[in-house]
Amino acid sequence: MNKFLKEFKNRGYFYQCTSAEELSKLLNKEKIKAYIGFDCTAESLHVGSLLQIMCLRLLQKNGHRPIVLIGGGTTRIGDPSGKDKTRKILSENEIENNINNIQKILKKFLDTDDPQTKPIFVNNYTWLKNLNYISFLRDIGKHFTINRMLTFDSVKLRLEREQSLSYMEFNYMILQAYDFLELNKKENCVLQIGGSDQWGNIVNGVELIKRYSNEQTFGLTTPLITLATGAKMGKTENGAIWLDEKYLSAYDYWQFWRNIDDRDVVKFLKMFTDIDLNEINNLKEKNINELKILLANKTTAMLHGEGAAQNSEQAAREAFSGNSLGSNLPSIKIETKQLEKNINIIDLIILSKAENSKSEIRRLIKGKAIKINENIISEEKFIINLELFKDNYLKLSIGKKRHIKVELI
RNA sequence: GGAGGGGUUCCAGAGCGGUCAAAUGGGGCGGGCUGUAAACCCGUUGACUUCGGUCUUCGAAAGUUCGAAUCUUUCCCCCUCCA
Repeated sequence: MNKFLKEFKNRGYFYQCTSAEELSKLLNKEKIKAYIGFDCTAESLHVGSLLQIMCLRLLQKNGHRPIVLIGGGTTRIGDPSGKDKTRKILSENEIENNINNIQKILKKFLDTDDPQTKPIFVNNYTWLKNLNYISFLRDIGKHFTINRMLTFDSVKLRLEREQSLSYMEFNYMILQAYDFLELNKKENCVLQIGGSDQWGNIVNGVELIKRYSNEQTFGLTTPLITLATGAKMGKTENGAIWLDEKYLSAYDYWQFWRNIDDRDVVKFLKMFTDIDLNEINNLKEKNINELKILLANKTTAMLHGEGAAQNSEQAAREAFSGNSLGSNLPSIKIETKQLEKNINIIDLIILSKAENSKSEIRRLIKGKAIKINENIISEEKFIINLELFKDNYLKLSIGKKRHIKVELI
């Protein structure tokens, strides 16, 4: 089997392929262009998209050229796959803004220098906006039968549950198929990769190209990743694990990986790092916590840079190993004159923005969760005074995992 | 269009005139154990509080009542069955 496909499988990216053998032959013969679509309903991507990003990197590593399609046009429609309800329609400005941000994030992960493999960014709005309805129906629409479209899960589910599916959304799959056709014509793109929920849409594209221009193209999907606990990857109670520092700091990103369930660690090392697979197999024997740190370092470095990864590791060591006050911990500043107003522990935590409910803070105090400089604070009205600051710093801990450096200025 | 059932706190789901900020389970948070893991055990889970209480919540609005998540009216939404 082709080297790219082999690694694709061994790393756990593989779910389905329209024709793995044929694709393997093609990949052995030539360097191809492959595309993945990203929707731009949000301003940032989260780890739920990370697997697709890793696929792009793997393409590059093997000398193939990825095309990143940003769904500026289709976002204006809304993909009904996996959705019960019609999505909120975004304004033009929001979409523009989202596209720019998403591109910025993707560029962090991809090699943008190598002329052979550097990603091609396209926005499907550039071609979708100019479609002429009549000619589109005649050229493209004739290749789709309603009979078949009704059998796709995305449509079927909505109909079965008697949830309304607008004609607009019903057209989504045709537009996505058309995207593939367009990229095939313009860029000679022959492969679309996507999550397993995109299978139907992808197959539609492959079939459309077959009928329209009698060319063979391929579809490849990745599995839906679930955590050992059964939860979907990427969402936590505190919100999504964003890839944009604006929404989630490098430290918190590092912590996310550091706290991965034991059972998922090796799997994620394969999926989300570039570490050689043989090496990972040798690593398996290593201490699980070392592996988690390795995972956190590699993933954080890939997104936020080597320095950020090391800082995060350092901050974590300091935060979790007792009383030393790490220079890399998340921090807040407080003015000396604020202290003169007899700020108590509750006020301090509110100021730190770590919690925004005083009742919740009271509960935490009752539960022995609040510490200053490693000493449990059990009194709600505990006043923050100057003596608590060592060299103008104080360490505030909320539970075992959240540590904040409070700096006096 | 006809007949029923329903909308409850993050989710599921009890409650059906006062003892209801609302059972129970899940999830979350905190504590214990440990390894910043899992499993398990314990506590907690609307907001504010001078810790006495106060305020806001049970689809929306109006009403009955000393008192409503619970009763009445209108409206909105969802589900099941029949056409």
